[in-house]
Amino acid sequence: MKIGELSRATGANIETIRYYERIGLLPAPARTAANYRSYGPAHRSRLSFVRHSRELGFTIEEIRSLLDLSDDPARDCGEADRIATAHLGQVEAKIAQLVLLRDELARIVGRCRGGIAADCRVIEALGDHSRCESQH
Amino acid sequence: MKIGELSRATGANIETIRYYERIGLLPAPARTAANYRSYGPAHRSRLSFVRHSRELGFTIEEIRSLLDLSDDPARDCGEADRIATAHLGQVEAKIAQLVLLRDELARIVGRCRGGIAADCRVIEALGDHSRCESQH
DNA sequence: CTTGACCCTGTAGTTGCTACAGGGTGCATA
DNA sequence: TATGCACCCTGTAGCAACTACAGGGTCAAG
Repeated sequence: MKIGELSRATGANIETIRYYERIGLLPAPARTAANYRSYGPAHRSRLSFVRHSRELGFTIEEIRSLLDLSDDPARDCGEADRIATAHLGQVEAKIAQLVLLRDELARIVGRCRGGIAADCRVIEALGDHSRCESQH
Repeated sequence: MKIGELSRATGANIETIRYYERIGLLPAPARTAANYRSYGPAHRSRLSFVRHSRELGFTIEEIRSLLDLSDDPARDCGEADRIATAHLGQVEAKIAQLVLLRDELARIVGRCRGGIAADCRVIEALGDHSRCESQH
């Protein structure tokens, strides 16, 4: 299949596919006589793996490690679990941070009663961190 | 005050302060005979405003608009409220997305029982989006 | 034989910084 | 007076993970 078909099949955009090849995340495929990239099912499933992992927020380097593992089926699964668990921890930390931030923002937004900027509680609050209830 | 003092006073790092000046977020300060930047209290509070807004996740462009508003105290406060409310909405959307993602990750991580990569549920789950319970 | 959809390479832009390299300044100490 | 050290300057390049061209080639249909 050509790159456009692979793109439609996986949801990854064409430039992204070429980018993944350039950084060595996807192997360079065979080429047709016209120098078009020609992909098989193995490319397709590898790319799906990459896109799905990216959607789950794994970094390219984490995905590289996960792919290394899946390329070598004899290796220990603990490493994959360790990467995923660490990532889960990061997502949880990010959520906790955003929740604090949301609460702070909600407090700030809730204070606006209209009027002119000179009296604006929003602008005032942004200039004065000491009024915040949490550290962000 | 010199740039190092401003940096200590606001928590912004020196390179960041110069960056804000370069992109026009902070006005260029006066210079000493030795060509050192020389800041006053107005710079300090403007920079605090910027840093605090960044910590709350506002983009540089949003901050630019907020600063424009606070530079012109006669203007309507509604604009500031609109920006902050929109941002709050984005933060809430991001939280919702991360919560889905966390749940999906937790499901994936919870399935690992050790063993070799060939049997790894983590790797298997990453390769197969159709097993996910949510769209991410 | 031309139109349009597709493909190629290579480079530059995005956001919000951060990190040099290579130089100048200012003050204290030997 | 020399010299060390902390600080400052400009300009450029790097980070993540793409995305967006520019400028060209290929191929099938009408």
